[in-house]
Amino acid sequence: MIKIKLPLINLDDTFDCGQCFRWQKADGGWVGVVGGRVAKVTKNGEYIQIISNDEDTKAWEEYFDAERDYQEILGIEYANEVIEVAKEKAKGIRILKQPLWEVLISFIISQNNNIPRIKKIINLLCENFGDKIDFEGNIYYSFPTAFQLAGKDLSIIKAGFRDKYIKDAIQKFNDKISTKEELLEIKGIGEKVADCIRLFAFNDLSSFPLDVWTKRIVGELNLDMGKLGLYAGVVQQWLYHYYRNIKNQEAQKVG
DNA sequence: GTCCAGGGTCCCA
DNA sequence: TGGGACCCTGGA
Repeated sequence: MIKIKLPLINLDDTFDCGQCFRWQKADGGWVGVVGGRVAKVTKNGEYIQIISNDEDTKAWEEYFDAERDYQEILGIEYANEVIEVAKEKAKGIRILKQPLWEVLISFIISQNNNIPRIKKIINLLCENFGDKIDFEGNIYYSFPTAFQLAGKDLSIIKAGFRDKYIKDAIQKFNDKISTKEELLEIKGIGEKVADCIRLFAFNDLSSFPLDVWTKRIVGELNLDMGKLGLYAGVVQQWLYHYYRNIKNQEAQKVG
């Protein structure tokens, strides 16, 4: 078992804030697959505990961006009080550093789509083309590599018009892609998806993806995105989480 | 059953 | 620079 000291993390908020699609709540913790690594994660005091088929501590520390000082990020005060409220509600979120290929395909699939179906399509992708992994008596599937997907009939995953974008990504992908310009050369990757990839794979926390929700929020709050600074992407996650989960629930109670 | 919208992007005028 | 089309499905 691996232990990583992350006192401030909230696993529910981190895995369920829309940055990743392959984690599920199970027996008091979360189970998920990252690339080809399955893990069960629980929080115990100041530490998270990880049981995995790949007990490579460094790899998991990197995934959770363990070196990053969230105390410092949370200590920054923003002029806008709604940001401060959202921060208070969502302060347990950490931005994960996920495998590039996985984020790239997942967010191509996310376009003009809703989260339950995004998860369904990604599951079909993994079950049909990934490797079978037996972990603690259950079967999981790795996220298929570009090589595994090459030449395959993707209609089975029911991604609709996104098939052709995935195919273009399979052709153009290489591990060295590291800039937004390179990302934008792949069909199906526009501004928003590229910014998601910067935030969730390149770990560039200043990247501020503008999706439908965030556009609404930015408009409603009259936010100047340019002034959000080095951690604009974290602010974006707080706002997204706050509006989707908390404000929505409040609205439903009232209605 | 029907209808709208979904963590957008492409394409064309 | 703006608007329609796009696969499919969850939710009302």
